[in-house]
Amino acid sequence: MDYRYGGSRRGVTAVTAEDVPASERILHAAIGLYGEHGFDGVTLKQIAEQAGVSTPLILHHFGSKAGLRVACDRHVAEEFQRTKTESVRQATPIPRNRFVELMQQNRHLVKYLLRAFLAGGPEMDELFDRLVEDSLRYMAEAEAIGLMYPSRNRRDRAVILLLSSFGMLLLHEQVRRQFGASIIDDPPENLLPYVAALIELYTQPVFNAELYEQLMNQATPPSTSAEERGTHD
Amino acid sequence: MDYRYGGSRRGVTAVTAEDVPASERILHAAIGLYGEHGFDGVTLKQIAEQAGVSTPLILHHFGSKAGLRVACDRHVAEEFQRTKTESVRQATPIPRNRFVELMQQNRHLVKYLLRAFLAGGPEMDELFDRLVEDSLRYMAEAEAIGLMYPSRNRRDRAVILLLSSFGMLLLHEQVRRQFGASIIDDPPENLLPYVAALIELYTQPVFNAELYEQLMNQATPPSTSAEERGTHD
DNA sequence: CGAGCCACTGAACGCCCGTTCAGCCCTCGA
DNA sequence: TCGAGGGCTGAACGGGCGTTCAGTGGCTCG
Repeated sequence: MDYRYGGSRRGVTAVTAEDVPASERILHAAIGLYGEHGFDGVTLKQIAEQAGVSTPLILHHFGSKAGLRVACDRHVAEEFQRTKTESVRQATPIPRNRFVELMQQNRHLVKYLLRAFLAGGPEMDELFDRLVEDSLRYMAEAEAIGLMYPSRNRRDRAVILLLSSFGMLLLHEQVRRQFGASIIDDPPENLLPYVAALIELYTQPVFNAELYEQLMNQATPPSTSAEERGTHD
Repeated sequence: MDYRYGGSRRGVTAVTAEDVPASERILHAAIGLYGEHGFDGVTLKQIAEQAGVSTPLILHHFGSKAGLRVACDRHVAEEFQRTKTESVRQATPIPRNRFVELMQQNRHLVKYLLRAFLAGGPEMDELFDRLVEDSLRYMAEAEAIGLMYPSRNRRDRAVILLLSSFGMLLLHEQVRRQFGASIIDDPPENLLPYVAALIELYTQPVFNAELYEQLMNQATPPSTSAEERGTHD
């Protein structure tokens, strides 16, 4: 449970064992605890303990508990962006395993992000929009090489896929119960059944499109909204 | 939609039409508030106000706040089961629109359920397992009439589909931002773009299966990952 | 008519939360 | 050498929380 790392150089004086500035330690501890127990389940005292400082110091640096929360949002958003651009810079087009690996490596960020998406807020909305744009770009590449099929509406599909992934992550506790391995905490090789089911979902249709449409058309209860679908030209 | 039955003044002669017992009113208020604001965001005082009773009465009936929580879980699980069996008894095989309608009609239950799934707990785990079994039965019917394609592992697919749906519901705030309509609060006709994207996801493959497998097989080495981009073999 | 029970309440209690305050220690510039 | 100032702390405070207590009033029953 200790967030003491010993590598960073800052403040050369050998006064303390950990040379990481307190404000950074606080941020780190807060993000970890918030991600683990939710925003309403963590007190300043716990954060202070985890960071090895006193409670008032948190207020000294961040003004209030709400201020700390905002700082966490910002920090996570920045760190996320940084990690992403770094990985993009060094990676081949879109290695999916690498993505999982990266996600697990930054699981404290991921866990925080999930909570934050649930809670909402301008910082996270903006981040989500950026994620959508990124996805669109990746998916365009995938479509270009024939890995992904075209969609009637690319953006909507990207949003759906993103939301579906995030939702699955949010419910990772149930995933763990059902598949016997955690998406966030287990090594990928334990997740094979889960991944297999996902791949099937994304590579094979689930419903028979014609029959589905047929059933829908034959049983449209709302009186006025029973438009026929001449959408496909 | 307030849960304030009866008059502001209790004790006065029958201001209320229906004479709902206080313990039920408390349960109802608690479920509504928990669903709306989360388990950590609601106080006994708020619940008592909403139910039109005093705070200690809640303790009198449910022992403690935790006891109330358990009672809520149980009540929701039962009500859910009841609604489901009722709808099954009277419905044709599986009208999807009717399902959405039913969900919106019981949105306070749904909102509570989502929170509860996130929080976990034995009651909800059990309920989830039951949902999986139900889904399996429905999907077997759908498969029998050719609406659904067979799966390599039916149970895993059912779990994935359930989790995906719940996850989407959990993130309905983001869905609303992206599609302009709330899954839970908007009438179905406002959700057409969202539903269209969902239908596409479930009726058309997203990835090219062969190419995907091919890419996976060619880039599986876990340690020797510094591959150049010589994609064509 | 009392006794006992049950639903129900106002007041009070103890705890812990976020926050404030006064002051300590260390560094640094004059 | 001294004063200023920032990082940091222990102690204390007000408030809101869940919970407890000591009832009160209306029923039912002997």
